[in-house]
Amino acid sequence: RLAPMNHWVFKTVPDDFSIDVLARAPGKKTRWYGVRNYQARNLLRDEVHKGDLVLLYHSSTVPSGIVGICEVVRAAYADDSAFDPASPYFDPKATAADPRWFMVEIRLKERFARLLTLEELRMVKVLHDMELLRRGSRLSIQPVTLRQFNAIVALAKK
DNA sequence: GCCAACGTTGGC
DNA sequence: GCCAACGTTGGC
Repeated sequence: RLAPMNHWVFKTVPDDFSIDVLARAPGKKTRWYGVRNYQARNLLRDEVHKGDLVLLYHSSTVPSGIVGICEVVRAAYADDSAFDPASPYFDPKATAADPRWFMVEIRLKERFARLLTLEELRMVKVLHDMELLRRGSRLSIQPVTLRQFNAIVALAKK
């Protein structure tokens, strides 16, 4: 692929899915499914490419923060949890012909030695306009610039 | 548990 | 297509 690599934040509530689950998975690889917001869906389906790098964020924890880096190993394909009536992500309007929701596969690349809290991220000037730090930010798939990504990786090493 | 900020739903 | 009501998210 000739297009430059994209960078992302993926948010997850660790009670539902956490970096620990990813770390224990075969090949440290899992499907990233259950996105049920159209804006996030569109990013996942159209903009998240194989080879992109992802900052994994744990939300609804005290404190919340970024816990590591993943790599996208498979681009978007039908999220079949939408077809399963027993799944909390079931959507009766999703069909094989028109899946409506999509998932990708990610692999854990690096688990940070420590969690980077929102408070700490807010103190970094380069990160001031990050979507994650915006008041009322809820989008579960967020684009990140290379500058922001690099600043966060550098912060994790400190 | 509170509550602000969203997103979605559905009557009209 | 408007918009009020409702449901969900998520930091605190």
